[in-house]
Amino acid sequence: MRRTLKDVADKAGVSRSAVSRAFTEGASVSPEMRRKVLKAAHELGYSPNALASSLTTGRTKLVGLVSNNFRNPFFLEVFDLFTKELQDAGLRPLLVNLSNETEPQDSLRMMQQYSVDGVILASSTLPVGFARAFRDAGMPIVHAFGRFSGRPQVHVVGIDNVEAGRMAGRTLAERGYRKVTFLAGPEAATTTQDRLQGFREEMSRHPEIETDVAFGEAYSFVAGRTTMLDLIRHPMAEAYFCGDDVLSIGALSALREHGIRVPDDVGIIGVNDMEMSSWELIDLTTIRQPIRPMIRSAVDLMASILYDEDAVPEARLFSCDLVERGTLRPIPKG
Amino acid sequence: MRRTLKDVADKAGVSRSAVSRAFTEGASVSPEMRRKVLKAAHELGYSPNALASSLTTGRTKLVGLVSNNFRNPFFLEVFDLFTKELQDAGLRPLLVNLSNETEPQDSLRMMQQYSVDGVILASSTLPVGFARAFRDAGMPIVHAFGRFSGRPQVHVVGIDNVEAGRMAGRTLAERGYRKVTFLAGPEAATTTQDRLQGFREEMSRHPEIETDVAFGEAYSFVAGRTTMLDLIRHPMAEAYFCGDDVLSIGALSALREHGIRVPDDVGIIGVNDMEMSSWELIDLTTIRQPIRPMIRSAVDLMASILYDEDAVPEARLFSCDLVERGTLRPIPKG
DNA sequence: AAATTGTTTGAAACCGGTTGCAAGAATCTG
DNA sequence: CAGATTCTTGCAACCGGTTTCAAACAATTT
Repeated sequence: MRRTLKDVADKAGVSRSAVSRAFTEGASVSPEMRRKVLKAAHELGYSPNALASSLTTGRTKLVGLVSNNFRNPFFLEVFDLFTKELQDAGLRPLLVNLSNETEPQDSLRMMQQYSVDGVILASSTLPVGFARAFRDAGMPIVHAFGRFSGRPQVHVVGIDNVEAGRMAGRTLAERGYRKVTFLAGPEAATTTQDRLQGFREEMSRHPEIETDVAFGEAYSFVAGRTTMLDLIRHPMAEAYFCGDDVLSIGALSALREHGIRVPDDVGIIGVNDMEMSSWELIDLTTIRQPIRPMIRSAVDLMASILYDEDAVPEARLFSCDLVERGTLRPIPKG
Repeated sequence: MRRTLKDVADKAGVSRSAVSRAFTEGASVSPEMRRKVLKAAHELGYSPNALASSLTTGRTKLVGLVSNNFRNPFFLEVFDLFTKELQDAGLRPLLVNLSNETEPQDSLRMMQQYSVDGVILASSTLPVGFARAFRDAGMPIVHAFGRFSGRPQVHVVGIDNVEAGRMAGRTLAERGYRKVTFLAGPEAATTTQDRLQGFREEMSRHPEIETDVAFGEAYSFVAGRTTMLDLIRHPMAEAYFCGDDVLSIGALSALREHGIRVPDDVGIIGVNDMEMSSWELIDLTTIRQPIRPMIRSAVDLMASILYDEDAVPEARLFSCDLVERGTLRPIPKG
């Protein structure tokens, strides 16, 4: 049976309040009392019940980590960093796998039942409304990899996806590709929409370049592969901007299967720069999201809004950069 | 402000006990009372506070999901399945990232502070002692991908790694390889030890085959690659049995970098069969762990031992099978 | 009609902590 | 040294639920 505060109080011969205070930083206790209590607690192997105390304090230090990207290797890195950073900040991640579900109400209710202090939404595909449902219920929320907007509706940490689209377009244009296709993620995903917008903007500055779009079913290998297999049956573009790295790898796979050489016959550029993209077998040229600082920042932001009722929504944007590897041809001389 | 049981009781004009009972399956309440209460609750948007009730019931339905494998893509699939299955079983995963740490005490204490009902340890590298520390503290634990032993000390769900080692050896022998090396995971990992044992057992039946071992620093791409780069500088084997798929991919990468063709020049066989191994770019021959049924079984097992004090440790073993793809040469005719 | 049994309900105690309050002890002030 | 001030401590109420118990009531038996 686990020891309780009362056991410690009895053993140390003090009141229960005294024990409680001994474990509370900054509480009004004499050093002597604290020593006595901690000694007794140690001897009994007592540690306070965080959930019981949450009843009165109203804080659990539990944070919902909600995602629907459990098939994208990029998100393994995301989970690794989030769990580490949250732990370091004294918070505990309660993991929620959204898989197919896109109705926020059920998740919201579950989070409320477990009295999480806040929610981190780690998803690049869910609409803003999803995060907003949490905010509307008064739940502190940070949307990581969410959509940026001039007047953010919830706290967002991410990149400017429109700019990422522009960067992709610029990169392809610079290398002299004249016919390019955006092999995008799901049409409904905000990242898809934004990157498409940026890509088109940039392309409108190069009227000599023929531009097209195709949508994948998901950010997944299979989607990248099947979409590319489909594209192969039509007249091919010279280069493909893929919605993310895992789509790129699927596309690469389809191309190699058909003996189409990369980058000699067609070029590929992705987004994310997950660890795997640097593997020599893959060697993908891609637009890098700086996830370390992003995630650190998301956790900081969460920590700062947790107990601050009227924090005003803030967007923290990070800039991407191009990581040149072996799937695009070099910039032509002169 | 969140609604409480009292709000509902007031609104419905009944006692607090009545409200509590209305939300408890099988409690002694008249249908009429229940209807009245649920109606009031619905109107107020009330949902019970799971943590408050855990105080009296002693059950939180929280399950610690503890792992130190956050860099191995195989485990993304593992997390995906575990979170889904746990959710379906009405349990909530509290994720713990062990990263470097290997002392169970801190994690144990954290789990106790949050009153988790049980712990699932998802790791193929931690020693049995780690799981035992939880058991000794009276914490229900299931070690997934843990070490099998004739008399299990904690509940284990896994494969027979000795048999997997034998299977690898047999597979290589059948294909006529005469010089083989086990490119293993970390020397201290139980999986390494067991697979090595099985591999050696099988090889002792083929004295004509020359056998060797090398250890990687981790189950990771980088470890596979650097270990293989090192092996390349010495006289090479004809085939390599790699400790897992991600090691295999690292090894493949090193080989291709050096223009060594697979399977023409050397063969590679891995363990796990993660999704990625079937990608055409990789096309890895490997020994498949049936993780879907394994994880389902682990969650069932957890559910069954959660509230059963004296469940006796049980090992649930699953059998592996060979998935033939393109990194081993075929069985010679005749 | 009385006695027995079963069902439904509310009061009150409890789960393991925290905290406002007041009283007592210790320290400071002039 | 008396009086004012600050620290320290225990009591008791409370957080949001559950559960034991006994009372009230209904249904059944004799």
